Amino acid sequence: MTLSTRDLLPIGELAARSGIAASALRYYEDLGLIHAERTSGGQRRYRRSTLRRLAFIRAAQRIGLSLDEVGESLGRLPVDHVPNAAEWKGVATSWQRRIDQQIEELERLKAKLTGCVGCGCLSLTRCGLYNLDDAAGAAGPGARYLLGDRAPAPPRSQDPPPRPPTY
Amino acid sequence: MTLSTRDLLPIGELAARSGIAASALRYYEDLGLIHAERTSGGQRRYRRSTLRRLAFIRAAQRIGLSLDEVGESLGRLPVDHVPNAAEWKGVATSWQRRIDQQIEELERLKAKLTGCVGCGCLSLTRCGLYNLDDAAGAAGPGARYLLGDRAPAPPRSQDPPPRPPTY
DNA sequence: GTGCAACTTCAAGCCGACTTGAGGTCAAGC
DNA sequence: GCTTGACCTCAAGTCGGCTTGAAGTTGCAC
Repeated sequence: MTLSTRDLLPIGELAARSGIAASALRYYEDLGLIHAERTSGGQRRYRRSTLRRLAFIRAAQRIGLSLDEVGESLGRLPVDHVPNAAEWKGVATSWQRRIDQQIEELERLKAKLTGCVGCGCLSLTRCGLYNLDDAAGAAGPGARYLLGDRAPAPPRSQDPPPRPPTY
Repeated sequence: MTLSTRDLLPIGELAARSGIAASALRYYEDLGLIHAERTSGGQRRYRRSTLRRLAFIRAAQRIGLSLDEVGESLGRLPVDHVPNAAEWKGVATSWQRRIDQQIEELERLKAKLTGCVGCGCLSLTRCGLYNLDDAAGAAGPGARYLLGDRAPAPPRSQDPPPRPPTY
């Protein structure tokens, strides 16, 4: 494929058109996410298709992929032609799964929170908010034994009788 | 209020019971999120109620609050007594709003993605994925002008006629 | 009263995703 | 051919949320 000069964008123009800082574009290149031709003087010249690639990257980031993972996703798409339905579907459905998981986690949180609005107690033993350690615990550190008095190998016997707790 | 010795936990025990590393607990103290009494020798001793506070912190982080914001939320709760329904409700509903926004954003993404599975094109001019710059654009950098050929102050006239794009 | 684990502080390091700055080169318009 | 803005590389800095390490102290069991 021949490339007329108007198909090659200098970094500043790509930055303006994509809304992504030139420094970030160079960084993406270091990571191997995008690629640029070079002029004889060493300046970057980007194909227009890079804009599409950048859009893909931004979309992936929005879903919560790290740039590492974005690289993987990009690797699943063909290099030499626009992805066909089948190729694209693989990536898209894995993204969808990810989104669904995130939504699920948020719905769980929301449900517990709703329960708590009613109780107003923040009781360690009753409040669902302290029981967020669902097996399929999504991302994040995860509150593991936050039911204090029921921690593994509890040093002291029993939950003390409910007394007015303080903050 | 008198505190018997069994109500005061050393940092290691609080760490074990909360599942939060001792170093993180010290860090939270630096940020003013939690507080500890001190022994005559200077070691930290935590009230049991700190466990509840930590649970609150973890829950808030899961919703996506920064520790700064967690501090604000904590500031809206009473220091001297367990929050009553009204006090708790303020915090909880602001958290719920936040969750709802996140879910909405994800639903939008998902919808666009679903459209794309069908089209398999990743066309710059047609694909919804490149149009994620909804006004109420949630968190994240936000793909601003990713419709490359329609960037503000477009240097060159028109969208070129659709040619097979490459990756 | 002693031994040792658990604690203390303070400074520095780490991760991801970039940005900033210094010092120098390129390329396009006049 | 010269000017000037856009570009180059490389190193270091930033931010949030911690962790790690060094060097020293405390407190509980025996």
